[in-house]
Amino acid sequence: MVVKRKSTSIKDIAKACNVSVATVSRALSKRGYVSEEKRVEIRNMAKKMGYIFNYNAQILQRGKSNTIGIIIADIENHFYHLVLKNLIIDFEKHGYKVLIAYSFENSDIERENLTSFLSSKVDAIIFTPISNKNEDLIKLINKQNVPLLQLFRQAYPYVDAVCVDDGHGAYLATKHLLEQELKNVLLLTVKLDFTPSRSKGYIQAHEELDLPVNKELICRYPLGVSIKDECRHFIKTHNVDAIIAGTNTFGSEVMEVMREEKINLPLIVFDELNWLKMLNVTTIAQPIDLIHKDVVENIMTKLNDKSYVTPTIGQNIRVKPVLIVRKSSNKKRKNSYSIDKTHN
Amino acid sequence: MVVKRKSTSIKDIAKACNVSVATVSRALSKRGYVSEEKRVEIRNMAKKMGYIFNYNAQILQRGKSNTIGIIIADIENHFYHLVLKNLIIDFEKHGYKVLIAYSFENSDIERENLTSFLSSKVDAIIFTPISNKNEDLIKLINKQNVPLLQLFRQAYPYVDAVCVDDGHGAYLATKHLLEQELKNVLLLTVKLDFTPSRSKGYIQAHEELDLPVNKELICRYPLGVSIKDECRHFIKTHNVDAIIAGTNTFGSEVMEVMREEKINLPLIVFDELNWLKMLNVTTIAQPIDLIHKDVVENIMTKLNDKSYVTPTIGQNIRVKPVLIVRKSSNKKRKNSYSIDKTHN
DNA sequence: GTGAAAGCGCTAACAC
DNA sequence: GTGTTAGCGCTTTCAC
Repeated sequence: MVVKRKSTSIKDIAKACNVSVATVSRALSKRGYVSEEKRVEIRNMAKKMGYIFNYNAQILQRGKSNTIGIIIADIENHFYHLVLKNLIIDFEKHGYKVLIAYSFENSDIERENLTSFLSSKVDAIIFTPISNKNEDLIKLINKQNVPLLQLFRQAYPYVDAVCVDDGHGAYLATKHLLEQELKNVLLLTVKLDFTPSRSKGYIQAHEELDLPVNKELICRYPLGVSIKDECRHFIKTHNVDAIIAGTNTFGSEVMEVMREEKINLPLIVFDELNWLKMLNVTTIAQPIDLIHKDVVENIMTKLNDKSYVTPTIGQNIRVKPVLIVRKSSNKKRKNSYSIDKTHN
Repeated sequence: MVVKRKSTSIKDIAKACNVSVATVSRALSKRGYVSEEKRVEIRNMAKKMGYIFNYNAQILQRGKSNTIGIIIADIENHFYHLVLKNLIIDFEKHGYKVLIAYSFENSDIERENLTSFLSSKVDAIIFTPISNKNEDLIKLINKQNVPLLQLFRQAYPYVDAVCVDDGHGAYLATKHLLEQELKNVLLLTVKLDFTPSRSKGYIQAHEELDLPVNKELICRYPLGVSIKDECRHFIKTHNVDAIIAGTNTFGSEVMEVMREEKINLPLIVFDELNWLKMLNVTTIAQPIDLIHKDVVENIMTKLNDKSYVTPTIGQNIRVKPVLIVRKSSNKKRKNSYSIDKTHN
């Protein structure tokens, strides 16, 4: 198992400098008084001996790690990493490290991640819940008063959440299509009991325009599996005028289906991503540069509250998305997701 | 700072069950013998008391963490996360956790990440080097016999590396364009002293076809900054027939430039990503489902070698990319990166 | 200013 | 099978 040379500790440095471990500790950290002379001597010796600070010992002693644990639900979702980037940068500024885990949209893995975070003594946890199956753990986290925040989804109503208002996004998208006289708008949304909001906005738009809602056109699919075949079948058997894809993954699959079947329906996709922009697709843009601010503020407030105790009801902070209209949602155009003809 | 209830330890459980801490430790881990009866009693008590295992104590005691540290150079590069996903899954199978850090293509942050990994007592480190500025740390890591591997780039020649053979990719791309009688092929490549390979393949293809190389057409740009304006200017002032974008970021920027300037040049982009496929762009595909195998094998071999000592020369494992020909590299077609005309 | 010493929670000899 | 005990490397009172 790899011959690992025992690494040098403050004890070794203490011996080499003829001082106590306490002095070395003080010299190396910023805490406590050490004469400038010794501080320099000790620091040089540490460098010379190839000293590596041992976090585990510090965390064990202090009982906290100065770390925020973040669970990303889908490693393939670029959008999550865009937000993650901002979170890392911001928490860094506040003196916190970020520990990242991936749940792969799987509750069991989420459970392991949460347990692992607790075992690592993280100071706070941010996660995108897959289900509400880990309630026992969530309650344990709350009991320990570890600040907890749900991101993008609120599976546990008594835990704070920062969510994009997808209902509003669906409303904007549906309205935009209905106003073009497109009657049969297919909504592809995610099968998550605790986020029915997309369909709400869909319905709201219909109601506002006094149009009947055909509930058959609201399709819920699970995350993490291909919907191409089901989608293909649905379009063929139903009289669909336009499509709203509730996630960019769905969007990408719909586009593939359309290309393969040589059909062209107006399309709006959730999430403003680079490739969608490039394809001239109308999107519902999540405000990437706002989300992290709410998250960081929520967590830092809890962390700085000397007497923080987990509240019994969670607040839901909603960030409003924006509809970015491009050509893909235009009724009159015929779209093709390829590049073999010029448009000049 | 958040009132955190002191969490229960094995000591508390020992007291509650009237046994010693050693017995609790044995009951909770798989190591050592405990009577079935006590094992069950202790486990139930642990659950009842909301016991959370403390990693830091274990790592401190054992001196190793069963963790592989991985540094991702660019959080926005989707390709890295595709590989990361495979790595996480594979290492998990081997019983190792993965600790992730991002260097944001910055050597100083890389240095912090490496130090942090060492402080966390990771068992091995995989990273995509930004520069060779952290040589002192790399040497320290080697001295500690912590298995180390460079991924995608080899900045330190004496450290093992798994790289995609970009030279070969550039060769394939250049050849493909030259064979279509496109003479002035612009190569946009990265400004990294330790990876001159793309230009080598570019030159090789010219030589094989007995064509002169115009070195002006090999442009090196730094990572992490927009090249749009420079690229725009270059195309306007030079007589460019076709473009090879050395990274997908460059590719995306080139496409934007072409769209904005309404010009259409044959294009080949490095990295096989979903949106490039959707845009019908010819790509140099990195073999995503092969890379991680070499990485995991390299690391696991070192980890399992009971008497592993860092070698003094590094081997460079090269994974060959493949050219996936689509419409964007076709001389005759006029391309447009939008969707406002059908192609049926 | 500096040192001695206790202890964070766990593991792993070593006894019995 | 089970208990005792000595640390792992660090921080932090509390003396001096």
